[in-house]
Amino acid sequence: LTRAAFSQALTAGTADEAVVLLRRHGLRITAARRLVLEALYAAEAPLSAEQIAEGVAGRVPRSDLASVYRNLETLEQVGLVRHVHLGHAPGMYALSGPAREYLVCESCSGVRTLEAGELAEVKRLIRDSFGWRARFTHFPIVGLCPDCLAEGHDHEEQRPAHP
Amino acid sequence: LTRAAFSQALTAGTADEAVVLLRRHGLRITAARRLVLEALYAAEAPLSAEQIAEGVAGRVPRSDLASVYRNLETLEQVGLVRHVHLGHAPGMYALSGPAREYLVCESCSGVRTLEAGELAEVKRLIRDSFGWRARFTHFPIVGLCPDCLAEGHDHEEQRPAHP
DNA sequence: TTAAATGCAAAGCTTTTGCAATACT
DNA sequence: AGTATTGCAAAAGCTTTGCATTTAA
Repeated sequence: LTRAAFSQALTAGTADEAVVLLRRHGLRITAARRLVLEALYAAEAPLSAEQIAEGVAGRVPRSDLASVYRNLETLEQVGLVRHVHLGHAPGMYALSGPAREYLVCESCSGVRTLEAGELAEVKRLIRDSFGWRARFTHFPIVGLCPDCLAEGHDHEEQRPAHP
Repeated sequence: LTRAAFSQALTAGTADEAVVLLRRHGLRITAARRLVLEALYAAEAPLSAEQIAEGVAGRVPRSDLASVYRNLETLEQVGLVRHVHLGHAPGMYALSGPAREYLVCESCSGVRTLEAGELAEVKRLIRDSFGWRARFTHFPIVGLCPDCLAEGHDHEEQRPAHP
């Protein structure tokens, strides 16, 4: 499991503001770095490293995948980027901003994004019941979405079975 | 995300009972299959495919990893086996039995296993709040365990930050 | 006998690493 | 100038697949 240090979440409204932040950390502003940032600023949803490398919608010049991964790691250490694992898909990266949490459907793979606070009650209940502080920013809540539930994509969880 | 069909959970007290079940499904009883079953029956906690292939504690003759994966898939289709993804670790396999759910600590990687029903309230709250039926059998709840919380392995989630 | 399952090797997919060349500061 | 960063290539880690051979039924 991830042992990476958790860094402070940072918000930079524009890629230019992000540049200031990077310099403050003694990091250089390179073309590859800019590409990653621009892809993330342009994105509406979290992107995979490969999507970033290819450039959003093929607009921007594509860049090296290894460098993208290295830059994502750097940006995450600085606190500008976060990634989430939505099921078996590759890791998805987004600007930190306000911490979002996720519900993922294991039948249709649909994702519901929740804003900070929407899971407060659920997390409080988990905290009170088990003493754990859950967070669903890095690994989501997995289950069945309302649509798939309605379509009867039911599973065994409800009725313990015997052979 | 997993699109595999969900199969009924089955319980077979012994490897011999499992054999009956397999035959009922028209499956053959082979040496490789037996090894997988015996490893799982002997295990106290979920095992990775590699651990199964190597034989628990090196006791049993080791077998081919590809066959182990194929057999695990087969056994899962029959409903005798389940697997769970505990963070970034390889998938972990166990006999179905009563559905267990998991809490995983992202600081110390510790796992707390919950018996069926212990998360009922949490799941009901999620159901009522969002309409989703969560289950934490295949993907766990990830967060910080009480120990790591006490040691102050805190992270940003609690204090929204500004640059 | 014959179809299912195995073992081995090879490939797939995501991510990481080594290293000489490049380019930011 | 000096070093952080890049690009490329190669490898690592987990899992799947192809195929000729074995084996359970």
